Amino acid sequence: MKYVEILPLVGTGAKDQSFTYQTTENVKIGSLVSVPLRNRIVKGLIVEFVKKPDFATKNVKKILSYDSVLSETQLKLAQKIADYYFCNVSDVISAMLPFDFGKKRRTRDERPSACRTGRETRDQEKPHKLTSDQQKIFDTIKSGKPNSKYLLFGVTGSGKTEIYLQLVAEALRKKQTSIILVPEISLTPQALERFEKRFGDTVAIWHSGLLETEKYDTWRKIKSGKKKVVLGARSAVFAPIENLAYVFIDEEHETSYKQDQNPRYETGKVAEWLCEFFEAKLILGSATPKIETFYKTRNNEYKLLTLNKRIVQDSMPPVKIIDMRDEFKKGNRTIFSDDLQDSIKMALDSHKQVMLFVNRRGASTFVVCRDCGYVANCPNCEIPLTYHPLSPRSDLETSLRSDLHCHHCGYQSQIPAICPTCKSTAIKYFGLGTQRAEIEAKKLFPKARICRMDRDTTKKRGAHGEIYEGFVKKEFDIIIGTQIIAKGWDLPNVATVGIISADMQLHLPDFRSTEHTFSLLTQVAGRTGRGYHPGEVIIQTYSPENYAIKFAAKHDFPGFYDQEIVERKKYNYPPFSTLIKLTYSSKTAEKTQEEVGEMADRLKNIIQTGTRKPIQILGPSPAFLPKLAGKYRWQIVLKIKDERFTKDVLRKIEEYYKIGWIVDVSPENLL
DNA sequence: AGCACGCCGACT
DNA sequence: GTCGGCGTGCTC
Repeated sequence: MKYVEILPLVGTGAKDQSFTYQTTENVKIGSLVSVPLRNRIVKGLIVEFVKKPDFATKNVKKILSYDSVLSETQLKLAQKIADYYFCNVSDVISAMLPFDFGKKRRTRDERPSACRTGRETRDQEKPHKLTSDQQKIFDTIKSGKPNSKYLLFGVTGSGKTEIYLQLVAEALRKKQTSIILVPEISLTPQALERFEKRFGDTVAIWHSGLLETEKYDTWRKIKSGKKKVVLGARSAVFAPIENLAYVFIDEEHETSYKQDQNPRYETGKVAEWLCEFFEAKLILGSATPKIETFYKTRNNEYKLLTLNKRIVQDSMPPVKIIDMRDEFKKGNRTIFSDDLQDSIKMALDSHKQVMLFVNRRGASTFVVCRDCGYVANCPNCEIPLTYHPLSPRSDLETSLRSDLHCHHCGYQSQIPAICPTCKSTAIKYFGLGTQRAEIEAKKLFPKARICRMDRDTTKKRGAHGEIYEGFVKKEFDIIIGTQIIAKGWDLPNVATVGIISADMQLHLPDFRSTEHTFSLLTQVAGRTGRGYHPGEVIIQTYSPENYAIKFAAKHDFPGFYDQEIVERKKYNYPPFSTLIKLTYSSKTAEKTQEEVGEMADRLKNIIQTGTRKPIQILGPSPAFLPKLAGKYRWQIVLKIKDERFTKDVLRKIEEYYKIGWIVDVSPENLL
């Protein structure tokens, strides 16, 4: 009889607690088993052999894998992530094994419909000739020291992907592997196609949207070495890969690289660790890098490689900033400024296309009673409900079948015909969303064929691609959408890009809101001028003097960085500190306030013993959404100026931790 | 985390 | 008298 420590791959309340079981089977460390735990059967990983304990042990129920399901590197990585991001090792391991191991299943090859796309048997594409700029960068990276890190700084369309492709090819010649991370695989069908065309069936596609069977199948092929190139979303950083040469993180500034559930990891940080284990090279690519990333190039932690010319056309599109206060003074009450209307007309007349960007779905952002000021709020989240007309053609002010939605918890209700507090009928809609923009655009341009793209129109599997294909095939003249349209596409026929309101992102109470405004505007602006004719970009705003907007209009990232880094330094935000966001939620306001108060007091006690106060405590304060899905939320933010203290602080937090707390190390935002 | 056990209010 | 509310505590 052998005695083994088993880490259950489910939450057990106590952090990383393992349990002792007995077995006669020939298992090893890393074997996956199922075991009885209290009154249920759970999956668990064998982490240690131990001598017979002095309490009764239960038998391992079933061996799901005799071989280790994780490489040594993966185990080390899991431990490192759990330590740094304050989560259970089992959370990380579950992220590395995102399928049900116990289930009997036929692999893809055994199924009759195995050859879904036929891509396994297709043509291969030849590498393009590199420009001298691309060649220089390729040579620098290729001949760089092991474990070097690079920021490939270049505008959309400057040829970053071709460099990735040729480095991957170079790795393959040496029988080495590569991981290419993209923000969201469904948004980058073109990149996907290029990699498959170039490398055929050695490419594995990896993202959370795959069917379980596909995940399992892909995982096995990567593990066995059949697939040597992994292209995927953030979780692809957990692929069971060996012999790694490169990790590429494309559009590295994208917020989706931070996971907002346990494990709350930053893909870039995990990729750095992964590259250290393998002595591989890390290449981040972006036209609008994160402030922290660019800071690292100034620090020489990352090497800066700049591609500053577009392949097809080496000038960026002209950008006009429209002050919407002037439009209001002129008496223009529509959401389209005169300049934007003219530009759209011109584009339509010359059979070009138009892209209109609105950073919120729905028709209006709140519904208010003009007599008493009542606002229709979500009863669970206490934030205004968004108005979504059920039929896109219904008139905004008179629709009776209208519907109110909560964008946070999904609550829905009918719109009140009379005000529930004062019985007035003067119900008015304020604010702006994609649906409202669509209705207004139809009024102004009745002949134009208009499509809308946001979460509401792309819910169905494949709907995203359909709208996109339709627009590329010129079945539509105008596309109106949220940030979903800002990314990745090559749309050479777009002559006008209009940003209906640049301000929405800007005024969020978060230290990254300026950075996000800058990159969003730059990305949207980059959607035009990608063919042989220059496009035009029109930014409408009530804050034309804001530096994010000014530098975005000039396509000037370094200029923006120089100003933003001063702000970060002044207020001790990253990269000058490490942040920890502690959020507590419970069903009553009293309990929540009591608990956060207690946590803050305890943390203040330990922190004030230090003389130079390298740690700052902000709060406790109500969260940006003080009530979400029926729970009251308060938060505490810690600013740790010296990274070496982070571990000590986390140890303290662990002492006081109880259920209901969310600990987020290096949060994406402070909202 | 789940899930059972256990001790107090509104129902047949 | 019992069904069920969710506080407390345990899992090899």
